[in-house]
Amino acid sequence: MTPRTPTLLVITGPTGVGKTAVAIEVARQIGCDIVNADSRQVYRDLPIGTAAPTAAERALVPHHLVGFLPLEAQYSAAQYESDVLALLPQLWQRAPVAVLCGGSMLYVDAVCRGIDELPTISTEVREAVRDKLAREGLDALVDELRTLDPDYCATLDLHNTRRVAHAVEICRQAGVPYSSLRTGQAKQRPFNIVKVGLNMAREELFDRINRRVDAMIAAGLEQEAQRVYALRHLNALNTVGYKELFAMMDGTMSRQVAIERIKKNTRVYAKKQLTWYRRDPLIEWQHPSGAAQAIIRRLQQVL
RNA sequence: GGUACCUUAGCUCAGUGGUAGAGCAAUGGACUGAAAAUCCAUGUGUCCUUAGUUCAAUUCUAAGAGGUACCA
Repeated sequence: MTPRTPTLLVITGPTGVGKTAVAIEVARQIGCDIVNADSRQVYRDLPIGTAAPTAAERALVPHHLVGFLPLEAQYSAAQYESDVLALLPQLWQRAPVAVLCGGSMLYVDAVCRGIDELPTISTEVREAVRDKLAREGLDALVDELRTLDPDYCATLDLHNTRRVAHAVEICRQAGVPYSSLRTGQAKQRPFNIVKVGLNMAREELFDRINRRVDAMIAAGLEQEAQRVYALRHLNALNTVGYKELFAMMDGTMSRQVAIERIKKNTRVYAKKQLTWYRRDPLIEWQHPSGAAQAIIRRLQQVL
């Protein structure tokens, strides 16, 4: 079964649904590798809280882009896109399929559709914008954006500080309106994409999430968080499972509440993922049980 | 069996003679270089049932049902 064009099998879905197990089963049967598509599993030192594939799992199937960055690293969806695109041709030399497994919606889209070319923001611009925000407040940034890019300003949620600041950064850096750099066009990829979403009844999913958090605590999540506590200001640690435990360590939240908050925030995250997926017509939905066989059959049509 | 208290949102409860709220849950949405991030929006529920008083009852009265505690 030599493919005419290589295939990227995307396995995605809400957190806790069981993507890793299905991906490993599929990859073993096909004899291919797995590329991580989880924005937090890229960092080392967070294996428990991010439910990263274990050493035993990684011994079964070669994994890529897992635990390869220090927590201090600056990383982005755009960097991820180029990392994956550089990696895939190597994987396709060994097998006609590569599996992309993970639930970070923007990361998956960056690989499947691409994201627009934008200038890299210099340290000076970034700090100048941050400084303006701190000194003059969000309204001042909104006013600036209204001047620099009224079109984008009209579509943006102006309460969203992060987006406003980012838009101003890009306008300043590029010297043109941000909206003029936004194409809204999906890039053509020289490979097939089969996108499978795993999902189950909401009640079943939430039950799995709750139990998985308990399992993480039992596996030593608190110790894992303790070890990186000094770095808690980093974006990589602005993450469900860590921020709540940091609050506990700061004494602003009880242990019991912290654990409940982790469960709740994980549930909220799963819901947010599902909202994103709902508008993606390419996703073929499967229940995790029996998904591996269904996916193999589906791949036969492409290969 | 007796006495007291309770019955209001999925849960725990507050409250009022002019048909109702909080906390915790829960739900919908946005999303293009921080995305497990960031941001927006959402509370109709036989106020246990029936009868009575009243212009008006979830609120007062009575009976019934269920629950909790104590006493037998």
